[in-house]
Amino acid sequence: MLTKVKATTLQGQVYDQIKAAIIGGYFSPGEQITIRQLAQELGTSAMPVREAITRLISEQALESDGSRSIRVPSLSREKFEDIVLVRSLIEPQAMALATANLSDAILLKLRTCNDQLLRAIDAGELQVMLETNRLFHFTVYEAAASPLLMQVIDSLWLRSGPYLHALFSRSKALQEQVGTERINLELLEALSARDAGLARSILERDIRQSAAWFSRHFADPAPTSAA
Amino acid sequence: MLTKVKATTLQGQVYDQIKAAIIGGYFSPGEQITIRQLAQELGTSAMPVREAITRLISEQALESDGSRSIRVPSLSREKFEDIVLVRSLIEPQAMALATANLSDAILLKLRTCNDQLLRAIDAGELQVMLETNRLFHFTVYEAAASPLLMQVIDSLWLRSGPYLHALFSRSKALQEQVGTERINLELLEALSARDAGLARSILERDIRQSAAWFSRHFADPAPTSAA
DNA sequence: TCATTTCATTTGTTATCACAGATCACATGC
DNA sequence: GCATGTGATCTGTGATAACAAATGAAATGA
Repeated sequence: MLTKVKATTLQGQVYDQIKAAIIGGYFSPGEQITIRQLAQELGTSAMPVREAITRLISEQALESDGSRSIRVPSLSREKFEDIVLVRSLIEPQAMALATANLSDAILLKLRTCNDQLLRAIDAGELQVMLETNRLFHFTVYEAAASPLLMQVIDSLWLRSGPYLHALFSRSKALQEQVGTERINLELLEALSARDAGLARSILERDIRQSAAWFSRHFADPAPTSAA
Repeated sequence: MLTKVKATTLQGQVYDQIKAAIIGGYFSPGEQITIRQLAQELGTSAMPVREAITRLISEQALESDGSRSIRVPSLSREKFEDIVLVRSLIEPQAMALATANLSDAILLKLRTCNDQLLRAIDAGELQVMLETNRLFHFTVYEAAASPLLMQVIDSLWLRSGPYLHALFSRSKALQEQVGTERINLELLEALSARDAGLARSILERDIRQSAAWFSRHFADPAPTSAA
């Protein structure tokens, strides 16, 4: 049997690249970007870059003050705490919703995922760690069987991406982080027992604790522009 | 003092128009739209229409199956119930969050708003009714003081817009609707008393009841394409 | 010396054209 | 008569050029 060909557009590739760059922290927060320059670096014309940027702006992954300038959003404690607030309102509910639909296959996947996470933490591999942690959470959320809820949560993670990356790469003390390992293990147990209420409260505590830890380490960066 | 000049781009105008048309139900669900045709109708070139459509697709107000076709999303009971589910998870929390910040000025505005709503219902003016009801809710949510939460809820209302419009214009019996008047009055009382828990549960009941009423009146429309 | 004006450059916006994949009707062959 | 191949046409995608607003630096005036 033949494998399907990937019929992807330039715009899509540009979009993915810029998005990954933003989340990965390859742009400085507040940095101004221009269509033509990006187009040149990517080896395309302005057109695909333009469309990709339009999408990213509508997802708040980039911002435009309307007057001829496009910037990577600057980091601020307020914005971060707003994201954390909304995450703490929504994600625990998604988790509670998911518990009813957890198959053994999914639980197995979660355990595998958590093992990988532990290894990544031990190895100090930031990128792998973030990705694996994301996979863990989204595997659960997917079981909530609500496409819309997934999209909402996805947009929340997109916006918090730059913060996580900035914070982690700033303070290198990854090992002494809030103890994601233990918390995810607790979550795993609650999920295995299909205890919706317990899973909900554990995650709520998780998000709040992480947020508090982050806030302590959050030396307000130079507010490049409007906070 | 002089009034501000509206320095808006073509793209922005096109975006607003198409968005309003979608919410207002001026397009048939599932209807295919083309860039060139829209551009001609709006009297511009294809360029601004392209960008506007890109934004609308990323907001899920339009959908593209990737293969050279752009459509107005078709209505389906599943998608509607998903929206209702997420709304019932998020909005009551926003309301509870807002109660702490309700000033007397805001409460007054809410009362005024509700009076308008009652008049619109009596007069059977669908458009005014929907807009006033939206204003009522968003006035409360604004008091939650979370820009991000506002955006999330805004996108939820954007997606449910076509459903509301389709349902209301289908069954003309506006008077016998779920009794928004009474429920908003109850909400108003709970909010006046700054009772977060009560407001939360009232709104939760409100959304669920409305959804149930809608679902009863929801004769599954011809699934124009993928549901 | 500092503020203001002026002007060249940058940069987003729009229009237009060329291209390629998709769609549909029509014709052709079994 | 039905299925398959063929071609015209439609439509999104990408490139390029012209335009206008904004920015910043140099020049000018007090």
